[in-house]
Amino acid sequence: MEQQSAVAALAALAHDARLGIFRLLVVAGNEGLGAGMIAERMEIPKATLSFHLKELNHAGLIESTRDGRSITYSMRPEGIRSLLEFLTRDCCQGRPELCALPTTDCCQ
Amino acid sequence: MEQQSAVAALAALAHDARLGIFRLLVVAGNEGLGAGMIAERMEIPKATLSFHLKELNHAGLIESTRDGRSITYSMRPEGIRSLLEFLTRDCCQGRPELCALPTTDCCQ
DNA sequence: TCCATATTTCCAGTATTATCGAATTATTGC
DNA sequence: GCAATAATTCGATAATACTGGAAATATGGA
Repeated sequence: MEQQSAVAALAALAHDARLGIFRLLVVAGNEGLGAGMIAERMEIPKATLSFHLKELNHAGLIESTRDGRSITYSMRPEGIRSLLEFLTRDCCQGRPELCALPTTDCCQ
Repeated sequence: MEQQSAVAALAALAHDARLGIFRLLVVAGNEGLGAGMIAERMEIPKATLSFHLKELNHAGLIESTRDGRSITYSMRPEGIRSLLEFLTRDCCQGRPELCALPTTDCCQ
């Protein structure tokens, strides 16, 4: 991942509502969630939600599929993974000890 | 790390100049770098640099120590580590497979 | 003390981002 | 085609962030 894409992804997550939406979609998993349901759970107006969803989408962190009348959003694993890779790689340059992240603990 | 702190850290890194500064400090390691040297390497005016350094500092990603006439900045390992932990933990909720980050590859 | 150096703070101008009601587009069922 | 439902785009306003020259602050040495 290039620095430019990393900045875009970081900016997309650097907002309370958007980070909340993203976390909601992580929990939702492959099923994803309809835009209406997200608006309801997050308690934000639909126009505002659309704005934030577009940001996350442009940054490659989520994706959407039309599902009849509604549109289902779900996280895009590759998006967050490449951001984490970028940050971790950066972190390692010259200071390998910083890479000792509890990724394994986290997954057991 | 709370969501609020995560948003602050993400926002701090979500800027081309600041991400560049942070990466510079990661490479610089424990020695750190003087503000003047950072300004020179990044080719940005000192007033602008101060602004960005303050942002990174407030987010807990870097720290400073006065060193005679100059001020030395260095990365704050705990800052980036706790951000990565937050993101990784989030990522694991319901989807453990996403945690398979190349942290070990990265460090060998 | 006075000067030179290093950096920050002030401040005003500019630019970008966020908010959300109203209008618009897309889809389904009758 | 028409009405109902779901979501997006438009557009105007508000809020926040960025930029950098000029002034202020801190330090060390003569």
